[in-house]
Amino acid sequence: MTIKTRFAPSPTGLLHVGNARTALITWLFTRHEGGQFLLRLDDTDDERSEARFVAAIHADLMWLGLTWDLEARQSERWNVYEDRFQALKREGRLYPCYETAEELSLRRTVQLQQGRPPIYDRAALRLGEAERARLEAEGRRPHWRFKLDHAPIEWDDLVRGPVRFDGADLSDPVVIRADGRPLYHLCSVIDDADFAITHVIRGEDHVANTATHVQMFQALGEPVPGFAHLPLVADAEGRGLSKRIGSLSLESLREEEGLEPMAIANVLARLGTSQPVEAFASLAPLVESFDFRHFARATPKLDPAEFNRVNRQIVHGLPFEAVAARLEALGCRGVDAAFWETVRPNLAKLGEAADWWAIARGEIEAVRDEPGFLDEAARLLPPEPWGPETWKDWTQAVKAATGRRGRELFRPLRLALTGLDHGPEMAQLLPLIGRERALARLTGQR
RNA sequence: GUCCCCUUCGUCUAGAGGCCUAGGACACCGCCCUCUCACGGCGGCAACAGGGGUUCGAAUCCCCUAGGGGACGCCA
Repeated sequence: MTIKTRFAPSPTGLLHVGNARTALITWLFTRHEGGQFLLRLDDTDDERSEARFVAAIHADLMWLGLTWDLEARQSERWNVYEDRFQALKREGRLYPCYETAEELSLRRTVQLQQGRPPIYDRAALRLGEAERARLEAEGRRPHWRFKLDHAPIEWDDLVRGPVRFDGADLSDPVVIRADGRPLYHLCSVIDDADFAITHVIRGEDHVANTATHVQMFQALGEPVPGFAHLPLVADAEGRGLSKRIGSLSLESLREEEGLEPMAIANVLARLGTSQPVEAFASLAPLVESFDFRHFARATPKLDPAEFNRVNRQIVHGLPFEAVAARLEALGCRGVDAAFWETVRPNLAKLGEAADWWAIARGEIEAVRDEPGFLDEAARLLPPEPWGPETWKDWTQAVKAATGRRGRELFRPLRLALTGLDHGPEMAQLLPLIGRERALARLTGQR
């Protein structure tokens, strides 16, 4: 059987790492199984959904490399839902309710105060024909609930194993608003059935929803798909991550943090699994090694520093062809492979290459702690052309002339030439700087 | 409040009664390499939430306690 999955974000905000993780894991599973991946935009809430977020979701997924085979939008499928709703109404699976949102809210508060679960009491089911007519006459329009069977609901979750709920512990979900707009739950189930989704993969905040969805599939006479509920990711303090999405949106990770997409993917794919976080250069090894059996049921903590650590490794493996255009965009005009190869091992983020570009080709603040020594070193600077041996030849000469060696010899030179006490191999860096700049920096004549 | 889930090294986890003096990865510390930083190589530190049971034997099974997460919307 070929599988079919979906990622169903609602375009009401930017994708954050929690969303991205669900998307990534769904995608990895799908590609591992050779199945189809549907991007479904759950935009039934037209008041909160925005076109710019649709565009952002597209951009984020493409950035991560998560290609989708087809795309759908709930807002374009109203007719499909309407037909199914009518059928369920005829069968009595959907029933009209006339309480206002305020009344329901108050009722929940009272239930809570009495120590009872805030479950809908089905008062609307006891309404007589006359009472309904009276409410309608008052101008009240009904919202509709899905009537749950008060029976055990079970499924075998790909992550959690056997899951069991009782319909009696759950509230009949509202599926159509009083204004006629359909709500998430039933639409999602109808879509999953319509698109023949075989596996629904989402966060564990949906487990209770899934119990009601299982009954919806059954009420529709549709096969129930498989489910996988991933533990939610927590921050370093163990608090829910999705609550503080702002700083951890994919967009900010990309635009502000300057992280590589594979740094994100490598971390999110392995977090909470028994497999180690590795710095793969592409998604392929993650696809290859994907297996739901590696996932634990506990809530993993995500330390954002993990992204930086993996990012460093990713950057160190990036070939020049992959970054040339980005380096140009960073201001490295006329950048070549030699520069990249020299500087790459010292970068934690690609953006830092611009700083080294300034050192190699631009102007910097040289550090001249020991002018006398540096002036002498400057006099010994060999004539161009310079190559890989120049640094060695020159420092040998300086060593012979001054008697300095080791740190005493090299540190002042590095400081004067780069302005920093750390960095790439000077043997490679020096030819990039060139004689003119080197001379100026050593003598302090910029 | 009710329901569901979770609790093993700093972190992610392996572990489904004896294979565990609890394994791996990352982090950290040390040594080596080295002009610096990074990389790499070698080595080290470090955990079964607590308490009761069951059993010849428990990280593994049962119960209780504590802590954490999630759900309980005319949001998704």
